[in-house]
Amino acid sequence: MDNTDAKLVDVARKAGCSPATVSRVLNNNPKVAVSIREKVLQAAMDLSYVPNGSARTLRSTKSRIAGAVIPTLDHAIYAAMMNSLQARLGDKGVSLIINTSSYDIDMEYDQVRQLVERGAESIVLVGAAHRPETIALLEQRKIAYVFTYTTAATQIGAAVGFDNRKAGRMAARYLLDLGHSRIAMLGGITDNNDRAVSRRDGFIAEMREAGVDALSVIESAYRVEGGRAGMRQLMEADKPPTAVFCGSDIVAAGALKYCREQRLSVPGAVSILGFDNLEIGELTTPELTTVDVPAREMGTLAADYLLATPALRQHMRIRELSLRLVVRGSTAAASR
Amino acid sequence: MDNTDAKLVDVARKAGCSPATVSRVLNNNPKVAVSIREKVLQAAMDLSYVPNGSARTLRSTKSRIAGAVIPTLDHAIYAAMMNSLQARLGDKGVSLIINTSSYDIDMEYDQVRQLVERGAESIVLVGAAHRPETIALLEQRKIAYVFTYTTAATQIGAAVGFDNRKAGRMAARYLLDLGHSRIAMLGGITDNNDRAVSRRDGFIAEMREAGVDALSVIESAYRVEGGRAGMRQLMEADKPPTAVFCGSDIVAAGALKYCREQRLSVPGAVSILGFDNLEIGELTTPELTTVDVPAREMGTLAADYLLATPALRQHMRIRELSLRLVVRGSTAAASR
DNA sequence: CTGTTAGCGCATTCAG
DNA sequence: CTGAATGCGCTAACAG
Repeated sequence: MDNTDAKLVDVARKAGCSPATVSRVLNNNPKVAVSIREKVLQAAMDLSYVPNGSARTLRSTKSRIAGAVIPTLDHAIYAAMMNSLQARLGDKGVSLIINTSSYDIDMEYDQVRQLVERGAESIVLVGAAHRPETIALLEQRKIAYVFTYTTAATQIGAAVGFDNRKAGRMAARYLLDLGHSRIAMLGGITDNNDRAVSRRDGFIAEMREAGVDALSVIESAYRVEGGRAGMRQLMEADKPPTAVFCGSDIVAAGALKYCREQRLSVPGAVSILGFDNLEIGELTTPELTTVDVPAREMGTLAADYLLATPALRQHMRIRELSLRLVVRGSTAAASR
Repeated sequence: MDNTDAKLVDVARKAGCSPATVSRVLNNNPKVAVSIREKVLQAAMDLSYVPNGSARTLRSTKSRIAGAVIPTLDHAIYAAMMNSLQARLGDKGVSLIINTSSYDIDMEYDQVRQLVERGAESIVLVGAAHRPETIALLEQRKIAYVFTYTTAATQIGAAVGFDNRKAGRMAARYLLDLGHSRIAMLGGITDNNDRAVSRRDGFIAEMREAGVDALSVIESAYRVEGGRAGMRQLMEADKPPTAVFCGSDIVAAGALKYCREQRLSVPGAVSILGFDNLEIGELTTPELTTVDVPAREMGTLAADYLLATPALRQHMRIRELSLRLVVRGSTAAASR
């Protein structure tokens, strides 16, 4: 076997041409005679030649690497987005480096910095709340970036997502329209999570405008256990709610679990509204009414934005996706 | 602001020393005077210097990049593993490029090749069934690789996971011990999935040795809908099973859903055993009895293997993790 | 302990 | 259409 890995010069030697020509063939430069092109390809194959990406990047300043920093891969909503993002980028030969920040924007900064070191040409971030240093770094290096799960963007950045305030309002409106007036929210941790903050604020605003005060707003981690504990807290209060808006289907499932344990009828005694439209929403009893979040689509559209030419990107800066209420069995009209 | 990005020479100039010294400081070479070290660090900060990873890699042949090729990120079991893998690697300054292959080993080969181009120093793969070209490429380039979700490895490769045959046997044994004799399996697609094949084979072997024939083995995609459809097929047969082993909790949840719709009591009329121990197993009614798969741990251990020195790796080649049966409400003794 | 000298492997000028 | 020459930004020898 080859003792050492073949380099571009080796391919050139074997194909009987110059390195420059090999380079042209490898980069699909059309003005190379077909006969030579084939010889080169054959030689490359014979030598199991694999181009050196670092050398390419160093020379051409095009890395074909994109980066993403998300809170965690352990939540289906982010994993689904990464799945479609990667698929689309991969189709176009762009590799994706994924980093998780645990909802910590300082950590996010470090990760972005590392991505810049790696030569990432474009970066996907979640939400619109980031350290100024993060944005400054990206802008200074002229790296394209997109915020996802939000419609808020910087002057020159882009956003693909939905309006979280509207989402909160939509949830409140639906529950209000069902005739509920004792409504609580079991949201996600708002610390360093601007999406959760906006949803909560939108929710409260809609209620207030309707002349109803949110009974209480509790925060819990996006875990089943958090939803269960939060629901207990809510239902053990003096005046328990008749409807609860949960920040995630995971939390809603936990809330539902608490109700089942306590033999509290859902939606008879209390309506539960989820968020995300995860697959689990169809598995619970009753099935969850929820707000569908277009995670897959965000991944695909973020990829399209990053793959577009700078000129085209201008027209794709802010992409607001619509939210859809998925009505199933966990909500019902307030008994009067 | 700086019109162009600062390079190492610029830092050297500003700090009043040679590029080599700057390089030493940046690489934590201890034999640099503290006074100079500080000057360099200050200069780097002032210039917002970010090292060029490609140049570094090209020169040093150390990339600090690892790759992973998994079937999909859209299944919690793989996402969880990637989450812990990335976290551990990231702690050590290693970036992770994730690619998905949709259970297609030809696609997997292309992805691995791309990772090699990118300079990945080590690669995580799922299962033990790969194209010979894939393994040949890795071995020729002397890239460390680990198989996960399996204990089968190549001569020089490593494996972190569990024995899928044993897993299948464990499932069969449990159901057999409950007194069932009409047992079916609703497994995953075995095409290009050696783990699913082994689990099925282990399951069948255990049954056969007990003198019981598996009633039928149906394959379905790892989706709720697949489980539901498969369960229907099973239960509408002439002699429906009294116990079903599902290849994933997702599938089991779908099977459970079918039973609920048909008012088939679980585990009264039929016991359902899942696999993976996903969070959803605790949300269904009844909760799922399942086999716990140590996804997180596999990610962490795979990272530890890849981060270890070649010498240490020898001692970590095959790491078999134990499987644990999590008994909950979806299984019961056969009525006699 | 620090500076000087050479490339790493490739893509891109510029000539032919 | 093709070849020769020139660095991209950095680190590893080697001297001092």
